[in-house]
Amino acid sequence: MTTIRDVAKLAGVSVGTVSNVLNSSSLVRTETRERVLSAIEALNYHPTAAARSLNTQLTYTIGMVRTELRPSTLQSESDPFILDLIDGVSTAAIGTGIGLTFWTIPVGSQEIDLYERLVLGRQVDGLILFAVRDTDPRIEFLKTQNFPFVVFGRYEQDDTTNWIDVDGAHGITLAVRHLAELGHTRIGYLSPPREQRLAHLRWEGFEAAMAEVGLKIDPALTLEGDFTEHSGQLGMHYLLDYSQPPTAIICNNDRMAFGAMRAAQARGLKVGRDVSVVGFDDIPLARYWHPPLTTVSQPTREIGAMLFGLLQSVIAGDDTTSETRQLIKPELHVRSSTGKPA
Amino acid sequence: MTTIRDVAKLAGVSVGTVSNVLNSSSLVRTETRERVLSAIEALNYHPTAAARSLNTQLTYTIGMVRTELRPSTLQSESDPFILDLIDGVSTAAIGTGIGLTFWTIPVGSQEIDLYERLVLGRQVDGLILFAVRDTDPRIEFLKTQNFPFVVFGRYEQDDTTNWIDVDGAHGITLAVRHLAELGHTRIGYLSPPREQRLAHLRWEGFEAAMAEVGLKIDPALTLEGDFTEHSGQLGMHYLLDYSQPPTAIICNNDRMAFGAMRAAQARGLKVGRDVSVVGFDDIPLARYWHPPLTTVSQPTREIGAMLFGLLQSVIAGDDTTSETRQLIKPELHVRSSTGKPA
DNA sequence: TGATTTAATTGAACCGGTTCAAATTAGAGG
DNA sequence: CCTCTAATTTGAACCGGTTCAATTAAATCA
Repeated sequence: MTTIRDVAKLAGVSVGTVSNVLNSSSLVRTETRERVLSAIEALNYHPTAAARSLNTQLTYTIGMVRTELRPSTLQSESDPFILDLIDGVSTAAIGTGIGLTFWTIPVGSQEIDLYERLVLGRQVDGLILFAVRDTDPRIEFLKTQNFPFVVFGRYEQDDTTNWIDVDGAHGITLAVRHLAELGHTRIGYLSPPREQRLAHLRWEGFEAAMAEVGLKIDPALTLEGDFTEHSGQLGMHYLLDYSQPPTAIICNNDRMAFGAMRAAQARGLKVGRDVSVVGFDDIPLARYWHPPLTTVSQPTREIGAMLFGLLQSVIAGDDTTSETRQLIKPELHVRSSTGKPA
Repeated sequence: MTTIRDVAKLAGVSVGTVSNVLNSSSLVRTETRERVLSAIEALNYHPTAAARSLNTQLTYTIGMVRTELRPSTLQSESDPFILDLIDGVSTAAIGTGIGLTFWTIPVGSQEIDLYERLVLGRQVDGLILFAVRDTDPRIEFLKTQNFPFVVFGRYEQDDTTNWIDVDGAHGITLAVRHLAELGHTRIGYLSPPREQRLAHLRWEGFEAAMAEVGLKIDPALTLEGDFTEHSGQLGMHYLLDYSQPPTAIICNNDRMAFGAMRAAQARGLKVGRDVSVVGFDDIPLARYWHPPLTTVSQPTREIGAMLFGLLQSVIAGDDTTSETRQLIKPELHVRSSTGKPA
């Protein structure tokens, strides 16, 4: 194990000078710097992260924690949405040398323990949160600690939180308008799990949009899903069993939309003709689906990149200057899973 | 910032004793331990990771690095396969307190730099590698450093590397047999990118299987893909343009199979009747595809979990006792994208 | 050339834990 | 009650960097 003192000895300088070279301080003479650099090169020296971290208080690592709302097994499917987010963050971090550390934790008491360990134990420089709950204990905790973090999803309990969100209400409005224009009057709605904040925001959008286009909401056509294909499938069967089934259904993510389409197809219905389906997210496979899915498009990977950038500025402490909140307007990508009612 | 000395003072003991309590050493009297624990509780003390790491040499973090073979933009799609792997590792790590740190790096000189920083700078306790190349500089480096790592994919340059792999040759064999039994004689083959080790292994499986079922390989029906939908689509068009097109095609991952199916469908062909398509991976969406994809199933998330477990034992140093190499037999999941030739 | 200012360099102290030889205390035995 | 051994506890040294006041070297000026 080569240390900074080995380098200092070889270069014939003090450790302080080596440290200055490492941190590209300007107060080292060029000639000296070069001598040190070649010593570093010769020994293939790399500073120990922990030692550096101990007094700079920086880890060059940011964290994300996925909370498993429902205990899952390895059998269950992962959500491409979250993974895309990770991917976006990680891609944005290329070249910065910053790593993204990821934990999965069951919901419950262990959750806040983990956050305490990360924050108080200085394991990461900042955190990216997602899947915000109504009053989110994680956010409350991070605020009391004054720890750098950003959130994917609005948090309006206060106005000190930095977040980026997609305007879900607007997205749902686009979907409703589209279906109404096609002539649909009986529109089903498969909502996100209620514990998530966005469920309420999107519901408000749904209510407002339905009123705007002059349609009444039939409570029998609205139900709650949990973002899995399975729940989309069940939801669709449930709605189609109803005496007055909907001619179109809005699913709050693409996975549920896929499940819903599968259910319709299993009953011999042609999606886009006999029944229309709209999704939300526009995950990569949506456009390859059969038929291609009409869906509200949110640029997940770009959002990951934005979150990374925002967190960087929060960590650097210049989050007052830049845009600290952003509401992204999603777009509706019309494909062939929607059409005029039969 | 509360330190171990604050705790010691409050509990009226020395720092050494507090440290012993933290590491649940047996040589602390029960009564003392309790006094310390309540002091810890009272101060909500959490040891600083860096300080601990500095002399234990442990970070409680493992790493994965994705190398971008081709510079991609945020537009490009992420591979659900890799993300599933991450997901499997992360899920296996639940409750261990171990975090998974993820970096994305362009291929090239920066790559080995990053590995040096991680290893020599003691940023992680171990690494999980994937997408092995024929003579892999990363593996060679890690071996010279004697650093704990495990590999998804065989590495046979030596016999000191711990790996878990799927028997790709066997998987391809299953696919060939299946198609031959259905009566196909002209079988197309869309291979993985040649820089990856598994491309060769699977090709050997293809050759052997074709010989076994008594079919000749037509070089015009074999081409190289790059694992994207796009390359599957192009590949299929290319093969169908041939004067004697294949009646079935084996794609080396599901994404390429999806692209291939799309191309066939765009030409008005019915997949499973006019042309058969087989995939590889069995990503979650394969069975929801239209038509559902016949594919070689590899349990990606379980493999992630196994890799995590194996790495744990390598780090602990007891990798000599347990099974350090595993070749997983994949299964063929027959769905409706394959059928008798027209 | 000598005095003064400015640029470079030094190295001890510190970051917050763990370790372990040495000191202290408790318990057992006579 | 005293001695001896085992069980606890102590605290200074150490892990490998960074920091910064103090020192030394170089540059500038009269």
